[in-house]
Amino acid sequence: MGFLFNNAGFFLYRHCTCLKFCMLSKEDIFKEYLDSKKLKFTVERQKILERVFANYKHFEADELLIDLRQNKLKISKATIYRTLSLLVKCGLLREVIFGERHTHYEPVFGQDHHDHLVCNNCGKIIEFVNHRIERLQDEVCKKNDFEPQSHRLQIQGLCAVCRIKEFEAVQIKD
Amino acid sequence: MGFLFNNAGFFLYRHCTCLKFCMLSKEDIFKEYLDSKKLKFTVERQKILERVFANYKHFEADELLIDLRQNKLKISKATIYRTLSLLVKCGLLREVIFGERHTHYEPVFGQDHHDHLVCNNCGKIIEFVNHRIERLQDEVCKKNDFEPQSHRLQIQGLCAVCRIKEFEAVQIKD
DNA sequence: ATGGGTGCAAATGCTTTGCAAGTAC
DNA sequence: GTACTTGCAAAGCATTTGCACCCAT
Repeated sequence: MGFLFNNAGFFLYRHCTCLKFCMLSKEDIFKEYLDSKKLKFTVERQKILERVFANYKHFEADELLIDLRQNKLKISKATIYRTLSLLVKCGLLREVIFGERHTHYEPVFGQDHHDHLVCNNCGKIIEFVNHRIERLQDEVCKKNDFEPQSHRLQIQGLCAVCRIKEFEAVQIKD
Repeated sequence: MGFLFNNAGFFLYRHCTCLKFCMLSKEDIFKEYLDSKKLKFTVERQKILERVFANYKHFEADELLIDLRQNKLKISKATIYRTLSLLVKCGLLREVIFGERHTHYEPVFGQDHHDHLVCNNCGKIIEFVNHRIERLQDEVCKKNDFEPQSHRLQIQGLCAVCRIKEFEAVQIKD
């Protein structure tokens, strides 16, 4: 199991992200990463990992804190931030920014790389997957001699419900 | 000139962003917007607009402050933030987030909607335009009954120079 | 034993806000 | 004249950090 983060496995890891997701559990991936950096797999780190993947959805640091409290786990904010940063570094979490000033995270489940439609009015988030966009992105990278590591695509606008609401509001005004 | 931000022009404005860029100067667009909100076109707002469009590139609030100082304009940070927010609202500026905790802005020149490659190592930013990606985005929006207003696409990774550097570093290690 | 981990509280750094005085229309 | 604006300083807020004590290996 030691191949993922040692020198020999470096490029393998970097260029074939899905490999580790097929072969190892989240916990193993995290342990592997910690090992490679001579860091320890503590109870706090384990519990945070567990809660992060217990819910299949976006969250922010504060929400994770509340979730931990509700599960009777007392972990300080500092540790939460420190651990989230590690989980991002080892690829188990992705940072997503929805326009607010605090960071949102989403668990990475390996296969489905998706992007987001964010409603400017009600805040609803619609996820979508589009492989053709991803392919075009790779093309752009090649053209610019750039090695992609991650990306964010986020389209802001109005969802169906809010568009109708706004349309009605304008009609009444007129 | 009053048609852009009054009720009747609302949809026109919303659905045909480039129209105003073809017909009006930046200052007119800004004045128009301020008028529509019963806000005033002050010297501070005028000067900030001027400096923002004097340089064709990304900047952050602090850099604008320095630029203003260098041009012997003494405008407080509070006013800068307040004005930047107005410029974003009326579509003359776009917020771009490059992964740091502070907001970056870029002036909008109407025609060329571009996206960014951001080097994780040296921070270099490469702009690119890809109409096929944009078209696919519109498709996604239609499929999800979503009305797009703006979007951000940002690919993070390693630029050519840094990729070579990192490759060499690994070779030496081995 | 020891190098890393944790919680706490204080620090940071960008951004926002309350307020009194000033200014555009 | 009356809102709206500005600058200043203080407040906010998410995140980071210093430090003393703790714990896994």
